[in-house]
Amino acid sequence: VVVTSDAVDRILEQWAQVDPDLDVTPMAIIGRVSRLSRIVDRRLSENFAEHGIDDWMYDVLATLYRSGPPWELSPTKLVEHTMVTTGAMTNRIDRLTDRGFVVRRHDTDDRRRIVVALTTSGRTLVERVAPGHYRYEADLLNALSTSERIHLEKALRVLLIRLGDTPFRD
Amino acid sequence: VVVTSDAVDRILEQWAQVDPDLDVTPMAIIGRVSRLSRIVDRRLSENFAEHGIDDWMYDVLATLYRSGPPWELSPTKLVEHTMVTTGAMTNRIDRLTDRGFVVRRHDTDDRRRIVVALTTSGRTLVERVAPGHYRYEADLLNALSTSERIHLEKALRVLLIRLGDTPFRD
DNA sequence: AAAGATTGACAGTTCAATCTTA
DNA sequence: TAAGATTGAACTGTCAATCTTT
Repeated sequence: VVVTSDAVDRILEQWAQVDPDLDVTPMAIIGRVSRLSRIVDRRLSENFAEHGIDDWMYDVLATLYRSGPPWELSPTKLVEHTMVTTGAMTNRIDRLTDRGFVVRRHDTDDRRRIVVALTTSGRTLVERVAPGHYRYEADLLNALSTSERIHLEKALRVLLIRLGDTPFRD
Repeated sequence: VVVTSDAVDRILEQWAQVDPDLDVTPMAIIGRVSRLSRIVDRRLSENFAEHGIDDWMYDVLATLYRSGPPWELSPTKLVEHTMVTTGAMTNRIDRLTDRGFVVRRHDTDDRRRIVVALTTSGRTLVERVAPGHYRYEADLLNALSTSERIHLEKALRVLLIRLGDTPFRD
Protein backbone atom coordinates (compact mmCIF):
# COMPACT_ATOMS: atom_id res chain seq x y z
CA VAL A 1 0.00 0.00 0.00
CA VAL A 2 1.33 3.43 -0.92
CA VAL A 3 0.89 6.14 1.67
CA THR A 4 -0.15 9.46 0.14
CA SER A 5 -0.95 11.57 3.16
CA ASP A 6 0.95 12.51 6.28
CA ALA A 7 0.01 13.54 9.82
CA VAL A 8 -0.38 17.18 8.84
CA ASP A 9 -3.01 16.31 6.25
CA ARG A 10 -5.00 14.69 9.01
CA ILE A 11 -4.68 17.76 11.22
CA LEU A 12 -5.84 20.02 8.39
CA GLU A 13 -8.87 17.77 7.90
CA GLN A 14 -9.75 18.07 11.56
CA TRP A 15 -9.61 21.85 11.46
CA ALA A 16 -11.80 21.87 8.34
CA GLN A 17 -14.42 19.89 10.23
CA VAL A 18 -14.32 21.91 13.40
CA ASP A 19 -13.94 25.40 11.96
CA PRO A 20 -14.27 25.60 8.17
CA ASP A 21 -14.00 29.40 8.19
CA LEU A 22 -10.59 29.48 9.81
CA ASP A 23 -7.76 29.53 7.30
CA VAL A 24 -5.20 27.13 8.70
CA THR A 25 -3.48 26.45 5.36
CA PRO A 26 -0.17 28.06 6.41
CA MET A 27 0.22 25.02 8.64
CA ALA A 28 0.60 22.89 5.54
CA ILE A 29 4.09 24.37 5.32
CA ILE A 30 4.96 25.69 8.76
CA GLY A 31 3.62 22.65 10.56
CA ARG A 32 5.49 20.34 8.25
CA VAL A 33 8.75 22.20 8.68
CA SER A 34 8.37 21.89 12.42
CA ARG A 35 7.55 18.18 12.42
CA LEU A 36 10.22 17.40 9.85
CA SER A 37 12.85 19.20 11.86
CA ARG A 38 12.04 17.29 15.00
CA ILE A 39 11.88 13.91 13.31
CA VAL A 40 15.13 14.46 11.45
CA ASP A 41 16.84 15.65 14.63
CA ARG A 42 15.88 12.42 16.34
CA ARG A 43 17.20 10.27 13.55
CA LEU A 44 20.47 12.15 13.39
CA SER A 45 20.84 11.88 17.16
CA GLU A 46 20.81 8.11 16.91
CA ASN A 47 23.65 8.37 14.46
CA PHE A 48 25.65 10.66 16.74
CA ALA A 49 24.97 8.40 19.70
CA GLU A 50 26.74 5.56 17.89
CA HIS A 51 29.84 7.73 18.00
CA GLY A 52 29.30 8.47 21.69
CA ILE A 53 28.33 12.11 21.32
CA ASP A 54 25.20 14.28 21.53
CA ASP A 55 23.95 16.31 18.61
CA TRP A 56 24.77 19.64 20.26
CA MET A 57 28.38 18.49 20.55
CA TYR A 58 28.63 17.99 16.81
CA ASP A 59 27.00 21.37 16.38
CA VAL A 60 29.83 23.13 18.20
CA LEU A 61 32.72 20.95 17.06
CA ALA A 62 31.73 21.13 13.39
CA THR A 63 31.41 24.90 13.66
CA LEU A 64 34.98 25.11 14.91
CA TYR A 65 36.17 22.62 12.33
CA ARG A 66 34.74 24.38 9.31
CA SER A 67 36.13 27.71 10.49
CA GLY A 68 39.47 26.27 9.33
CA PRO A 69 42.96 26.65 10.83
CA PRO A 70 43.70 27.41 13.59
CA TRP A 71 40.26 25.98 14.47
CA GLU A 72 39.34 28.45 17.17
CA LEU A 73 36.49 30.87 17.82
CA SER A 74 35.29 32.98 20.73
CA PRO A 75 32.19 31.88 22.65
CA THR A 76 30.37 34.87 21.19
CA LYS A 77 31.15 33.75 17.64
CA LEU A 78 30.01 30.24 18.48
CA VAL A 79 26.76 31.64 19.80
CA GLU A 80 26.14 33.49 16.54
CA HIS A 81 26.55 30.28 14.58
CA THR A 82 24.68 27.85 16.78
CA MET A 83 21.47 29.67 17.74
CA VAL A 84 21.77 29.22 21.50
CA THR A 85 22.34 31.77 24.25
CA THR A 86 25.69 32.59 25.79
CA GLY A 87 24.70 30.80 28.98
CA ALA A 88 24.05 27.61 27.06
CA MET A 89 27.34 27.99 25.24
CA THR A 90 29.32 28.31 28.48
CA ASN A 91 27.77 25.03 29.56
CA ARG A 92 28.52 23.36 26.24
CA ILE A 93 32.14 24.46 26.34
CA ASP A 94 32.46 23.09 29.88
CA ARG A 95 31.20 19.69 28.75
CA LEU A 96 33.36 19.63 25.64
CA THR A 97 36.36 20.55 27.75
CA ASP A 98 35.60 17.67 30.13
CA ARG A 99 35.61 15.34 27.14
CA GLY A 100 38.87 16.80 25.86
CA PHE A 101 37.48 17.97 22.54
CA VAL A 102 38.21 21.67 23.09
CA VAL A 103 40.35 23.89 25.32
CA ARG A 104 39.79 27.43 26.57
CA ARG A 105 42.53 29.98 26.02
CA HIS A 106 42.72 33.58 27.19
CA ASP A 107 43.27 36.25 24.59
CA THR A 108 46.55 37.95 25.41
CA ASP A 109 45.54 41.35 24.02
CA ASP A 110 42.07 41.64 25.53
CA ARG A 111 41.75 39.71 28.76
CA ARG A 112 37.94 39.78 28.63
CA ARG A 113 38.11 37.54 25.60
CA ILE A 114 38.27 33.76 25.62
CA VAL A 115 39.14 31.59 22.65
CA VAL A 116 37.78 28.08 22.28
CA ALA A 117 40.14 25.85 20.36
CA LEU A 118 39.57 22.42 18.89
CA THR A 119 42.01 19.81 20.20
CA THR A 120 43.49 17.12 17.99
CA SER A 121 41.02 14.73 19.55
CA GLY A 122 38.14 17.07 18.67
CA ARG A 123 39.35 17.48 15.12
CA THR A 124 39.71 13.74 14.68
CA LEU A 125 36.20 13.22 15.97
CA VAL A 126 34.67 15.56 13.41
CA GLU A 127 36.63 13.89 10.65
CA ARG A 128 35.37 10.51 11.79
CA VAL A 129 31.73 11.51 12.24
CA ALA A 130 31.10 13.99 9.41
CA PRO A 131 31.14 11.69 6.34
CA GLY A 132 28.62 9.26 7.79
CA HIS A 133 26.51 12.10 9.07
CA TYR A 134 26.07 13.71 5.67
CA ARG A 135 25.64 10.34 4.00
CA TYR A 136 22.81 9.69 6.40
CA GLU A 137 21.25 13.05 5.58
CA ALA A 138 21.57 12.34 1.88
CA ASP A 139 19.79 9.07 2.41
CA LEU A 140 16.83 10.84 4.01
CA LEU A 141 16.57 13.06 0.94
CA ASN A 142 16.69 10.32 -1.67
CA ALA A 143 12.88 10.30 -1.77
CA LEU A 144 13.12 13.54 -3.75
CA SER A 145 14.25 14.00 -7.35
CA THR A 146 17.12 16.33 -8.13
CA SER A 147 14.75 18.93 -9.47
CA GLU A 148 12.51 18.70 -6.40
CA ARG A 149 15.54 19.15 -4.22
CA ILE A 150 16.61 22.28 -6.06
CA HIS A 151 13.14 23.81 -5.80
CA LEU A 152 12.88 22.90 -2.15
CA GLU A 153 16.24 24.39 -1.33
CA LYS A 154 15.37 27.59 -3.16
CA ALA A 155 12.04 28.01 -1.38
CA LEU A 156 13.61 27.43 2.02
CA ARG A 157 16.29 29.99 1.28
CA VAL A 158 13.66 32.57 0.36
CA LEU A 159 11.89 32.01 3.66
CA LEU A 160 15.08 32.20 5.68
CA ILE A 161 16.15 35.42 4.03
CA ARG A 162 12.69 36.85 4.63
CA LEU A 163 13.13 35.98 8.30
CA GLY A 164 16.50 37.69 8.43
CA ASP A 165 18.74 34.64 8.67
CA THR A 166 21.52 36.31 6.75
CA PRO A 167 25.18 35.24 6.67
CA PHE A 168 27.29 36.08 9.70
CA ARG A 169 30.61 37.84 9.42
CA ASP A 170 33.76 35.91 10.29
CA VAL B 1 20.35 46.10 -1.24
CA VAL B 2 18.74 42.75 -2.02
CA VAL B 3 19.98 39.81 0.01
CA THR B 4 20.41 36.69 -2.09
CA SER B 5 22.13 34.31 0.27
CA ASP B 6 21.38 33.05 3.76
CA ALA B 7 23.42 31.71 6.65
CA VAL B 8 23.42 28.18 5.27
CA ASP B 9 25.04 29.34 2.02
CA ARG B 10 27.86 30.74 4.11
CA ILE B 11 28.26 27.47 6.00
CA LEU B 12 28.37 25.51 2.75
CA GLU B 13 31.09 27.84 1.49
CA GLN B 14 33.14 27.23 4.61
CA TRP B 15 32.93 23.47 4.19
CA ALA B 16 33.96 23.78 0.55
CA GLN B 17 37.08 25.63 1.63
CA VAL B 18 38.02 23.31 4.45
CA ASP B 19 37.13 19.97 2.88
CA PRO B 20 36.18 20.14 -0.82
CA ASP B 21 35.88 16.35 -1.06
CA LEU B 22 33.19 16.06 1.60
CA ASP B 23 29.68 16.18 0.17
CA VAL B 24 27.76 18.39 2.56
CA THR B 25 25.03 19.35 0.08
CA PRO B 26 22.24 17.58 2.01
CA MET B 27 22.66 20.39 4.53
CA ALA B 28 21.29 22.79 1.96
CA ILE B 29 17.91 21.29 2.77
CA ILE B 30 18.23 19.63 6.17
CA GLY B 31 20.14 22.50 7.71
CA ARG B 32 17.64 24.99 6.37
CA VAL B 33 14.68 23.04 7.70
CA SER B 34 16.30 23.00 11.10
CA ARG B 35 17.12 26.71 11.17
CA LEU B 36 13.76 27.69 9.74
CA SER B 37 11.93 25.66 12.34
CA ARG B 38 13.79 27.28 15.20
CA ILE B 39 13.43 30.79 13.87
CA VAL B 40 9.73 30.38 13.17
CA ASP B 41 9.18 28.86 16.61
CA ARG B 42 10.72 31.91 18.21
CA ARG B 43 8.57 34.31 16.24
CA LEU B 44 5.41 32.42 17.00
CA SER B 45 6.33 32.30 20.68
CA GLU B 46 6.35 36.07 20.80
CA ASN B 47 2.85 36.01 19.43
CA PHE B 48 1.68 33.50 22.02
CA ALA B 49 3.35 35.46 24.78
CA GLU B 50 1.15 38.43 23.96
CA HIS B 51 -1.77 36.23 24.88
CA GLY B 52 -0.03 35.16 28.07
CA ILE B 53 0.67 31.58 27.05
CA ASP B 54 3.62 29.43 26.03
CA ASP B 55 3.79 27.69 22.67
CA TRP B 56 3.49 24.22 24.14
CA MET B 57 0.21 25.30 25.74
CA TYR B 58 -1.26 26.15 22.37
CA ASP B 59 0.06 22.85 21.11
CA VAL B 60 -2.04 20.89 23.59
CA LEU B 61 -5.09 23.14 23.68
CA ALA B 62 -5.38 23.32 19.90
CA THR B 63 -5.08 19.55 19.70
CA LEU B 64 -8.02 19.19 22.04
CA TYR B 65 -9.95 21.90 20.24
CA ARG B 66 -9.64 20.44 16.77
CA SER B 67 -10.64 17.00 18.05
CA GLY B 68 -14.13 18.52 18.20
CA PRO B 69 -16.94 17.96 20.74
CA PRO B 70 -16.74 16.93 23.51
CA TRP B 71 -13.16 18.31 23.31
CA GLU B 72 -11.45 15.61 25.32
CA LEU B 73 -8.61 13.17 24.74
CA SER B 74 -6.56 10.80 26.86
CA PRO B 75 -2.97 11.74 27.73
CA THR B 76 -1.80 8.92 25.46
CA LYS B 77 -3.70 10.37 22.50
CA LEU B 78 -2.27 13.79 23.24
CA VAL B 79 1.21 12.30 23.26
CA GLU B 80 0.67 10.77 19.82
CA HIS B 81 -0.30 14.17 18.42
CA THR B 82 2.24 16.39 20.08
CA MET B 83 5.53 14.53 19.74
CA VAL B 84 6.53 14.61 23.41
CA THR B 85 6.86 11.79 25.93
CA THR B 86 4.20 10.79 28.43
CA GLY B 87 6.23 12.27 31.26
CA ALA B 88 6.28 15.64 29.56
CA MET B 89 2.56 15.41 28.90
CA THR B 90 1.75 14.74 32.56
CA ASN B 91 3.63 17.91 33.39
CA ARG B 92 1.86 19.89 30.67
CA ILE B 93 -1.53 18.75 31.86
CA ASP B 94 -0.60 19.77 35.41
CA ARG B 95 0.29 23.28 34.26
CA LEU B 96 -2.79 23.63 32.08
CA THR B 97 -4.94 22.46 34.97
CA ASP B 98 -3.36 25.11 37.21
CA ARG B 99 -4.31 27.71 34.64
CA GLY B 100 -7.85 26.36 34.41
CA PHE B 101 -7.67 25.53 30.70
CA VAL B 102 -8.27 21.79 31.12
CA VAL B 103 -9.59 19.35 33.71
CA ARG B 104 -8.72 15.71 34.36
CA ARG B 105 -11.55 13.19 34.52
CA HIS B 106 -11.41 9.49 35.33
CA ASP B 107 -12.85 7.08 32.83
CA THR B 108 -15.73 5.27 34.54
CA ASP B 109 -15.31 2.03 32.57
CA ASP B 110 -11.56 1.63 32.82
CA ARG B 111 -10.15 3.26 35.92
CA ARG B 112 -6.61 3.22 34.53
CA ARG B 113 -7.70 5.76 31.95
CA ILE B 114 -7.76 9.52 32.37
CA VAL B 115 -9.51 11.95 30.08
CA VAL B 116 -8.25 15.49 29.62
CA ALA B 117 -11.09 17.87 28.81
CA LEU B 118 -10.95 21.44 27.57
CA THR B 119 -12.76 23.87 29.86
CA THR B 120 -14.83 26.76 28.53
CA SER B 121 -11.93 29.00 29.40
CA GLY B 122 -9.57 26.79 27.40
CA ARG B 123 -11.90 26.72 24.42
CA THR B 124 -12.31 30.48 24.48
CA LEU B 125 -8.56 30.90 24.58
CA VAL B 126 -8.03 28.84 21.44
CA GLU B 127 -10.77 30.76 19.67
CA ARG B 128 -9.12 34.01 20.64
CA VAL B 129 -5.55 33.01 19.74
CA ALA B 130 -5.96 30.83 16.65
CA PRO B 131 -6.97 33.40 14.00
CA GLY B 132 -4.07 35.72 14.74
CA HIS B 133 -1.71 32.78 14.96
CA TYR B 134 -2.48 31.52 11.48
CA ARG B 135 -2.57 35.03 10.08
CA TYR B 136 0.91 35.49 11.45
CA GLU B 137 2.04 32.24 9.84
CA ALA B 138 0.51 33.29 6.55
CA ASP B 139 2.43 36.52 6.76
CA LEU B 140 5.72 34.66 7.08
CA LEU B 141 4.88 32.73 3.92
CA ASN B 142 3.94 35.70 1.76
CA ALA B 143 7.48 35.79 0.40
CA LEU B 144 6.54 32.75 -1.70
CA SER B 145 4.27 32.61 -4.73
CA THR B 146 1.27 30.31 -4.72
CA SER B 147 3.03 27.89 -7.01
CA GLU B 148 6.14 27.88 -4.87
CA ARG B 149 4.02 27.16 -1.84
CA ILE B 150 2.36 24.21 -3.51
CA HIS B 151 5.68 22.71 -4.56
CA LEU B 152 7.17 23.29 -1.13
CA GLU B 153 4.24 21.67 0.60
CA LYS B 154 4.39 18.68 -1.69
CA ALA B 155 8.12 18.14 -1.18
CA LEU B 156 7.79 18.38 2.59
CA ARG B 157 4.96 15.86 2.55
CA VAL B 158 7.11 13.42 0.56
CA LEU B 159 9.88 13.69 3.12
CA LEU B 160 7.55 13.26 6.07
CA ILE B 161 5.93 10.19 4.57
CA ARG B 162 9.37 8.76 3.85
CA LEU B 163 10.19 9.29 7.51
CA GLY B 164 7.04 7.53 8.60
CA ASP B 165 5.05 10.50 9.87
CA THR B 166 1.76 8.97 8.83
CA PRO B 167 -1.68 9.99 10.09
CA PHE B 168 -2.69 8.86 13.56
CA ARG B 169 -5.97 7.12 14.23
CA ASP B 170 -8.59 8.88 16.32
C1' DA C 1 1.70 -9.83 32.53
C1' DA C 2 0.37 -5.60 30.26
C1' DA C 3 -1.72 -0.90 29.76
C1' DG C 4 -2.08 3.80 31.32
C1' DA C 5 -0.48 7.42 33.97
C1' DT C 6 2.69 9.42 37.23
C1' DT C 7 7.13 10.26 39.55
C1' DG C 8 11.84 11.59 40.23
C1' DA C 9 16.56 12.04 38.68
C1' DC C 10 19.08 14.22 35.23
C1' DA C 11 20.24 17.14 31.29
C1' DG C 12 20.12 21.31 28.63
C1' DT C 13 18.04 25.77 27.74
C1' DT C 14 16.69 30.64 28.72
C1' DC C 15 17.00 34.76 31.26
C1' DA C 16 18.55 38.07 34.41
C1' DA C 17 22.19 39.18 37.51
C1' DT C 18 27.13 39.31 38.26
C1' DC C 19 32.10 39.48 37.65
C1' DT C 20 36.13 41.05 35.21
C1' DT C 21 38.50 43.83 32.01
C1' DA C 22 38.63 47.68 28.58
C1' DT D 1 29.87 52.56 30.86
C1' DA D 2 30.17 48.81 27.96
C1' DA D 3 31.84 44.23 26.28
C1' DG D 4 32.60 39.42 27.09
C1' DA D 5 31.95 35.49 29.76
C1' DT D 6 30.04 33.10 33.68
C1' DT D 7 26.61 31.90 37.26
C1' DG D 8 22.35 30.33 39.29
C1' DA D 9 17.39 29.94 39.35
C1' DA D 10 13.50 28.38 36.87
C1' DC D 11 11.52 25.64 33.24
C1' DT D 12 10.80 21.81 30.19
C1' DG D 13 12.18 17.88 28.19
C1' DT D 14 13.76 12.61 28.29
C1' DC D 15 14.14 8.23 30.41
C1' DA D 16 13.62 4.57 33.55
C1' DA D 17 11.21 3.07 37.57
C1' DT D 18 6.81 2.76 39.89
C1' DC D 19 1.93 2.56 41.00
C1' DT D 20 -2.73 1.25 39.87
C1' DT D 21 -5.96 -1.19 37.30
C1' DT D 22 -7.13 -4.67 33.87
